[in-house]
Amino acid sequence: MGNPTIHDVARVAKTSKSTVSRFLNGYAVKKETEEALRSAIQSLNYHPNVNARRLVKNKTRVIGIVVDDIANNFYADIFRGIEKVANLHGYQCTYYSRKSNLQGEFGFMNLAQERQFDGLILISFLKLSNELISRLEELTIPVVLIGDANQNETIFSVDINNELGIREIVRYLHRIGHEKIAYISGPDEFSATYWRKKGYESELKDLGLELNPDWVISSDWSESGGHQAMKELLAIQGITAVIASNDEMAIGALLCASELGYKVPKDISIVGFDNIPVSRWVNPPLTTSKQPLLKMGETAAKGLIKQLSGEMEGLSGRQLLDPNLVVRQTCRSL
Amino acid sequence: MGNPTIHDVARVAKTSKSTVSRFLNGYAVKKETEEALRSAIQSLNYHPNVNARRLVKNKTRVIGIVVDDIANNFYADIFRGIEKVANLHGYQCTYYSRKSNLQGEFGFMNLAQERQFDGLILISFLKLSNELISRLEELTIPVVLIGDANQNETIFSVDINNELGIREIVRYLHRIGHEKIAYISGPDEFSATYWRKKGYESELKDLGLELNPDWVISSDWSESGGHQAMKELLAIQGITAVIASNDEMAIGALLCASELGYKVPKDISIVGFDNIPVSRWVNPPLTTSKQPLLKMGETAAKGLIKQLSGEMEGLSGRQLLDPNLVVRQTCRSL
DNA sequence: TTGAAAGCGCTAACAT
DNA sequence: ATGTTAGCGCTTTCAA
Repeated sequence: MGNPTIHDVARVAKTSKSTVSRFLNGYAVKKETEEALRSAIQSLNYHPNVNARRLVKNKTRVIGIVVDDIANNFYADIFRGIEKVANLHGYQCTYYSRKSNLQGEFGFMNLAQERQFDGLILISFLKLSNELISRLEELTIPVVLIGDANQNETIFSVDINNELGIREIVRYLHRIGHEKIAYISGPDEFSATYWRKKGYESELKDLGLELNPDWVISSDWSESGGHQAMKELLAIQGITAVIASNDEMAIGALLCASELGYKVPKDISIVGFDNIPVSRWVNPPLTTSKQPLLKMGETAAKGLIKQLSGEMEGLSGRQLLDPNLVVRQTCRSL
Repeated sequence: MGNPTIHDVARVAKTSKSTVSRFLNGYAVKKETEEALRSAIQSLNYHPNVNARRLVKNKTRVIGIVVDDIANNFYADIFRGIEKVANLHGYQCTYYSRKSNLQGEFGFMNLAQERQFDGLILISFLKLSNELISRLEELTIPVVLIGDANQNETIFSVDINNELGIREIVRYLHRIGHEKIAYISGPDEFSATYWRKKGYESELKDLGLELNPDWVISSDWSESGGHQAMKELLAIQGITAVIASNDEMAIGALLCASELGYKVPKDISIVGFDNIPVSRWVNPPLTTSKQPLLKMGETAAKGLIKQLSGEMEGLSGRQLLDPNLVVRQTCRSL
């Protein structure tokens, strides 16, 4: 009964707890003791108790990753980026889903205060509330944000340069001859919605193109929302291109256009945003903007680990990563 | 410096550590002490140190969830199901990705042996090796499997009834008049590949339909794989329906048929498997089979928690959950 | 209802 | 290079 401890190992190897501990932590021991230790560990099937170690070191070597909803596939590549960097530095990652947790939206703060991990990466594309931000600042462990930062500049944060991404799309459409460009926007509770729309409006203005309020429709990121929005847009005369602020809505728009007998891109051009896998499978393949998700994860993890290593105590500010236009077949030159 | 401890709380509330501990754990204390305790905790901003607690209780109240690749969206609803049940019973979930971990395929075993969690749910649709299974059996904490179980019956495991799912599809196609039914299979390293194909062959046989080896193509679960397979299938005369063993391949097949000038379902019927979100967006919407992923997660978590509570020490065996046919528009009655 | 004391498994001075 | 000792913050007898 009971798992073997460092004490058992010491007894079997005829040495002391401290020596076992040192050996386990990579300090040099005499060759003979090393051998005795190895065989003792093996024969006892000893594994260190991580909770005891964490208690005395007051460190966990764990990075907590908090997301709105673990079931949201969008994070996939961000996770990959974080894990890669974290593992490289000997950190473990553990994931918490805010939505599915009974403790509610702020439940994860307890985990941090209970010292379940050494540092925290909060991923949220929903606008962060002032309350959340200020509670985050009160935390004694380092925090890094991916997504919205609610204008905060003291916490290090990483996001897509949404404005630039949409601007690039508008410029592209303009370059191939489009002048009447409509826009399907996302829900207000996402910060990206604001910046993407700003990109659309600013670039239109910079290019001297018409900005018609009727050409902008608010929707909900969903395929069916995009479908509905497109129906309204197609009822308006003169529009030659539609930018949807994410791929799902763009696909809905594409489907809607086809159903209504429009040929894409002959009759109307469509551009999405995100470059989700499906965007390549629709017919015709969707022109969109690719987000550097892996790099977002890496950048965030690097920033956190720097703070964890005490290298840059005051690492802060906001870092925006540039998306890239992916030209496929839903736009035509006029 | 240093976080407040139970000792600080005791000092401020003018009582002893034991009383603080009891209060924290829900035991009754005198009304006055309770008030003193509350205000002490508040003013000190005290939070229990979870690592100390775990050390002494030798319990973590954490369920470890190990997946092949956290970036795989397919798990989403399984996660939801697990979290729901786990949270209900006061358990936290933490996720480990085998693929992205430097410690390799078996790295997660250490986490269990280091007592990072009380129980383990391993999700893998890849065939489990004998070595893995036997190492799992040696573990001293309860384990539950989702997906493959490599014929093991002593560990409790949950999976989709793949054979039944495909049988249902074959029966449906037969009922609406199809007799020459082709099949696009998945990669051999997945256990589902075996059972789904078995379902196809068995049902064909039971129905007295032709089973032509040329009508069965092995592919790789991907959209492009399905595309390629469909091309080969369309070169064969007489086939009126194609079952793809997952939705991505079915979508590839659908796209291929369209590109080659075939109308679906007029010229050929197609059925997928999984009911991924995209299956509703393709044109025409894909007929497929829906998997009870949420329930899989719930069932696995319930099984684990039973073992954790010592209710059914020897909970074991394999539980298969039935998929459901979702009829949409890619099949026609002959 | 409460306090004193022992101990969970480990690390880290300190001494040798 | 190794052993002794004193904790890390908490829970849990045992006595009072």
